[in-house]
Amino acid sequence: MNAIDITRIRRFHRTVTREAGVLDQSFLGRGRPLGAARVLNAIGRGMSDVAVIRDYLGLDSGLMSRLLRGLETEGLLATTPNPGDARRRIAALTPAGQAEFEAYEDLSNERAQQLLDHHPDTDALLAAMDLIASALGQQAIAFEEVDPRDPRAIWCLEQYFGELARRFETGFDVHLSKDPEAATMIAPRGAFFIALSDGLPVGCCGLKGHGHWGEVKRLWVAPSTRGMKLATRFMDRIETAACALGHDTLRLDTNSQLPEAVALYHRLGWTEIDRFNDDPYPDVFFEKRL
Amino acid sequence: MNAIDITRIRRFHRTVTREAGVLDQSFLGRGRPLGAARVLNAIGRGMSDVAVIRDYLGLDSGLMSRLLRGLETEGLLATTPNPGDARRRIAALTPAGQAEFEAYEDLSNERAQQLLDHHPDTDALLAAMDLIASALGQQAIAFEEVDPRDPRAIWCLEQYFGELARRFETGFDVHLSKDPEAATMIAPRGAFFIALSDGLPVGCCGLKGHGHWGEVKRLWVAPSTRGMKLATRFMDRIETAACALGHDTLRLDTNSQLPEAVALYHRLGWTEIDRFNDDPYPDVFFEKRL
DNA sequence: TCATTTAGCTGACAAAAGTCAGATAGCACA
DNA sequence: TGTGCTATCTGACTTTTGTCAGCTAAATGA
Repeated sequence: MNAIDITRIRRFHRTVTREAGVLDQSFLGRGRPLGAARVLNAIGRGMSDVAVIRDYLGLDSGLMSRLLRGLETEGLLATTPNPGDARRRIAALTPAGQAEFEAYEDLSNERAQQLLDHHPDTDALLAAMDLIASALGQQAIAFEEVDPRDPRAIWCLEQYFGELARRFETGFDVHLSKDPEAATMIAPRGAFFIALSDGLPVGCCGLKGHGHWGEVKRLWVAPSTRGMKLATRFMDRIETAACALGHDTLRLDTNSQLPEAVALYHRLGWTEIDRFNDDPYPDVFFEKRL
Repeated sequence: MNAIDITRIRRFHRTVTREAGVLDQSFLGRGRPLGAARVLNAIGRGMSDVAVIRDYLGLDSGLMSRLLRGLETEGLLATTPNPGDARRRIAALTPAGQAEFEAYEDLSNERAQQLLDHHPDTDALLAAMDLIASALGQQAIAFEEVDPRDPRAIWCLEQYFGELARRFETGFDVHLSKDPEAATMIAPRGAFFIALSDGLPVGCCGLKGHGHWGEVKRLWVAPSTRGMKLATRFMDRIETAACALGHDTLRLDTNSQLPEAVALYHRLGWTEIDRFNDDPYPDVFFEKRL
């Protein structure tokens, strides 16, 4: 046990706890106790089942009930029985509740923006936050099939291209590469997946159709989530999607300057094949029969 | 305002808030309300003036008084009037209080250790935490003159040598460099300073005496605190210390592979001079008359 | 069908946290 | 020396949070 490392974590913990306290204080400014504000926020963030909210916030069922009743008489939410199980209730925000929720959101966002504004190197700060949130949060990573023109998909692709530019000795220019039209990575010809950790995109992968075979494109995993076998899970998804689209073979190209990618494909049972396109960047080519 | 960057900060904030809540829960396990535990911890961590603690924890004076009284009847602390101003009181832990404080410390340390144990890349995690704590915490950085054999000084030096090894194309071996004996950086011949941010060492700088001139050695600033003019403040300290030791000139050596260091010395009014030692690593030499 | 379990609600408390108006004693400065 | 200010303490609150037993209505399963 390294004493200074423990000091470092403890210092981090203290500053961050203080920061959380400041935000709580600002929440209090809206004239509602913190408990009620938290329930409102949980619902606003998409939780609707009362039991789920209660569990998430760690509240006693009696207390929860009273908080809900309070917000209800404020006109901020309405509860209805769950159609599948009438003992359970689902809570939904009224328009007034939605407005109030957004006011809380604005407070949080403002605070976040302040942090960004006051830091000289926001990229490093954000990367550090991602790393810590991934390390601390044991939350499951969810996959979602999206249109590659979805803003979250575009953000992933920007990160991906930025990383290629940094890692390739010769740099990387998207336009010189055979940039697949976004449309080729949409059903029924292809597919595009992103991975979300608590709402934040942390990876992407595309599948482009070429008749009976499919091509894997744009596999990227955020630095903060590497080592969590996300790439493997993406490849599983892609194989499943390719089968569903009727492909019998998958191909992909990559570069020997990305040794972890090359190692991954070998590990997952891909075989190296000859060059199958004239894209200037790749120098290693793989194939896998499904 | 970048929506995804805000998402990243908010996600970080949520996970970290949950983490803080977990620790609070474990504090509750010692059968004392959180408020009292916080007061005990503040005193244990070195705060003694009641007003200072109250201000730090943001407590009402009445509430603070009652919490102190509670801990006093538990036999954990004793308060005495401040000798300089008898209206103020200072609180100090009794042996029982110290033991109880340490029990809380153990809980925190255990939690920190768990985090370290469960992460594949602890260096990156800790660096990220330092960065965030420095960005968030506006706390003043305190300087302390210490013996260079103090464990905190040694830790700084390890970081410093590690960084040189990474940055010098040829690597860096302390033993090949003219390693000043620690004893030459202690009064009355020299001095050694460290900078502390909330207890964590974030920089160091040494002064070695050579008769009428002094030599600046081992200036290092933690990556997490760069851009905060810490190096400039170190050099101020060193100049003051050198004057006090009766030196009329300061010299130092550095390397052109550390351009930010070279730029710093130019900016602070140093002049480049000829080589004044036969250390294999430096290739740039500076002098400043006091 | 009927006992059992489950989700949520209610009433009755209790503990914790926060607020506020004096009271007291010491300090500071004219 | 007196007046005003300060730090702390005390008593008398309120609000917020947490707990618990008992209730109802719905689901579950023999």
